[in-house]
Amino acid sequence: MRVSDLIEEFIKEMFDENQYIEIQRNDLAQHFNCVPSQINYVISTRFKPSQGYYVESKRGGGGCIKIQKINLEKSEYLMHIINNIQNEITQNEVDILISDFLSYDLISPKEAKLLKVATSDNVLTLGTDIKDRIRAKIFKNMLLNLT
Amino acid sequence: MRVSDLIEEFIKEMFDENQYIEIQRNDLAQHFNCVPSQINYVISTRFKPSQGYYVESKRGGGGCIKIQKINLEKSEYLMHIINNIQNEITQNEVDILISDFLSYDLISPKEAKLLKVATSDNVLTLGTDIKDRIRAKIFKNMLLNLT
DNA sequence: TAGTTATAGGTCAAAGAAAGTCAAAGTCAA
DNA sequence: TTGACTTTGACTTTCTTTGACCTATAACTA
Repeated sequence: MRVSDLIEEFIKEMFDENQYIEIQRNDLAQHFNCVPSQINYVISTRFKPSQGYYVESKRGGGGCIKIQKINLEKSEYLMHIINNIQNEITQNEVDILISDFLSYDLISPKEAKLLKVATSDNVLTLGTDIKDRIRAKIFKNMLLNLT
Repeated sequence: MRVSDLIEEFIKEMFDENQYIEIQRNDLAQHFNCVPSQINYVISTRFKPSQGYYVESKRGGGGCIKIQKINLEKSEYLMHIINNIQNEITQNEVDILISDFLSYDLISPKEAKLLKVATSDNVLTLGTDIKDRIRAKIFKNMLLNLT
């Protein structure tokens, strides 16, 4: 399994109950035996606003990274996500969103499956730019029908 | 015996009990002493949706190919439809099929909605030929995941 | 208080690790 | 001997990991 996935999982488990968490980049990197910048990579690919997270950080002594989970009612949450999806989205981003929805119980496993299939790279055999654009449209429209 | 057949057999044996399996293309290729792309060949010729399989993959470090076997006995009728959909299908044809499914109670209203949205002309803003091709792929794969 | 130093975190591009594509070449049965 | 199916490999794309260098801020010192 990828280190990035482990870090993602670790961070998500930290939220347990709390609405926000604070981490120290260097400590976390050491914990996973990776370079500090990998933490940035994980945050920038898995904790984006379009994924329902808000991140801020502070440098210098005692600095830290604060990750906040946007907490809204179910339908508000979905609307928030829909509104934050740009005109293009990759399969990876969609996958992360879908598993988030599932873990928050916003959608059923079957709905997750349908969302995933309809937006997967294997099915959307188009040039990259067009693919990501069409994917965004399909995804947004399907989500709209789940609210 | 052809190498492709051996690979096919090998993969199918891996399913033993499990509903899906994950393979690493390079490992498997090495195991059979063939070029990696032969794995793709086997997958694309023997593990198609019309054969009851759903495939997804991820590139990059730690990447893998996931093959899922769909439960066939569930609905012969749906499977029959899937097998009979050509490479292209229009929105109108899809709509007719969907309302048939609904009236035969093969799918729920919510599923019908999702199917419809994901395959609608409004969402698939592409040239006609491509549109109908992509629609067919999306539709088949979604149906496959409803069985 | 101003200036310096140590202590965080941030950025970006290169290297690495998979998987995907496509077309040419090979095989084999009808 | 032709056409369908297989095999091969060069090239592409995607995602992850790594590291060198940059910036901000707290803490300390003169």
